[in-house]
Amino acid sequence: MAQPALIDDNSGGDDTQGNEAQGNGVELGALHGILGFHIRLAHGAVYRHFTETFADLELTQKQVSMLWLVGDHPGIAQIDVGNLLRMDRATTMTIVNRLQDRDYLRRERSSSDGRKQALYLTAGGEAALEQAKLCIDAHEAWLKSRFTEQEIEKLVEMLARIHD
Amino acid sequence: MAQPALIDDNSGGDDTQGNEAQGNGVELGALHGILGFHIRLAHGAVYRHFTETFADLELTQKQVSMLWLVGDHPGIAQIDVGNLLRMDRATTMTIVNRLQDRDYLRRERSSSDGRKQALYLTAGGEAALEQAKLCIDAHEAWLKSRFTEQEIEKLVEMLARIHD
DNA sequence: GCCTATTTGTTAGTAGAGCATACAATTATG
DNA sequence: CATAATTGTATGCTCTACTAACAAATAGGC
Repeated sequence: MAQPALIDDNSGGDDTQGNEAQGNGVELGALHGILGFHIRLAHGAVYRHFTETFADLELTQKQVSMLWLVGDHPGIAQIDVGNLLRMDRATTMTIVNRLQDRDYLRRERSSSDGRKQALYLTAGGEAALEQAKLCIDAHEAWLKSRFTEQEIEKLVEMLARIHD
Repeated sequence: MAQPALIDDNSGGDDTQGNEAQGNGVELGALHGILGFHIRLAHGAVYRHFTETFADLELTQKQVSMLWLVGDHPGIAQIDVGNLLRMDRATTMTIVNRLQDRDYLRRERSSSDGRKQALYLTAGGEAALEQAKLCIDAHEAWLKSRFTEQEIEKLVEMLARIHD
């Protein structure tokens, strides 16, 4: 069938969440007990579905997160965005650069601290963010569909214990 | 203090798990409710700690996972490793190539199916895997230290619901 | 058996994200 | 004021992941 890489194309219509590793009799073994391993696999699955969902908008996770943060905090400094998203300065640069090139974001020297770049959404950026939030809703619905409200709360709380 | 990027160097000795985003009065806001966002941040934190832990061995997550799988299943086909680790064929190739170049792994045409490459650990590969498992223990201990046994079980089960 | 489709491996090229390093400009500190 | 720290910037490297194209082997339909 020449599947397109790992993306679950779901073109069949009614197949049941076909994400399982088609173990050819081969199993994970002791690797199954490794928590970090499950986090990586879960992240990969989320990443792939995100990429699919945002294929039309051509936005990545980091780009959306950054648009979102700048939308919530106009004038936020580059360094603060980086800190909140756990990116170093160099990585933050590349994301801001891309969004600026696409005219979604603009930089402005901070008046209170000349070292900082204050970030603002352009009109295009606000429109893109609006679109993106709709996609996020769909993406999150897909992700959360397998959990109860309580489970989601517990899961978020546990994940926060890892990254906080 | 010129921190080395995002790695928590922990050279102070007794500082308390300094992973929090030093919010300059800036908060995540609605982004906090996004489950996918927490998965990404948690993955990032795990990834960074893993990289630190394996700096001496110079092994990545994928490389360790592959060594582990091949150790557990001598003669496993490349494609099956890829499926279990959710990598496409091209990505699997680069990982196998690197491990082969370092003489940790060897390829052998499968006798039962001429299309498949059966993978085996070399002596060096077995030694590396042994070392790696010690590092994994340390890494997992760091990760699991913030949870009870029951929480870990629940967390693994929930993460599996995402990637299975 | 034969023709065709599928599977598997391979190569080459692209892109995103992350990191280190070095430097400049600005601000903070003793 | 001199020095240190912070922030932004530029460059270069690595790892992961993907696409596309091709070759070899196998599987399936007739």
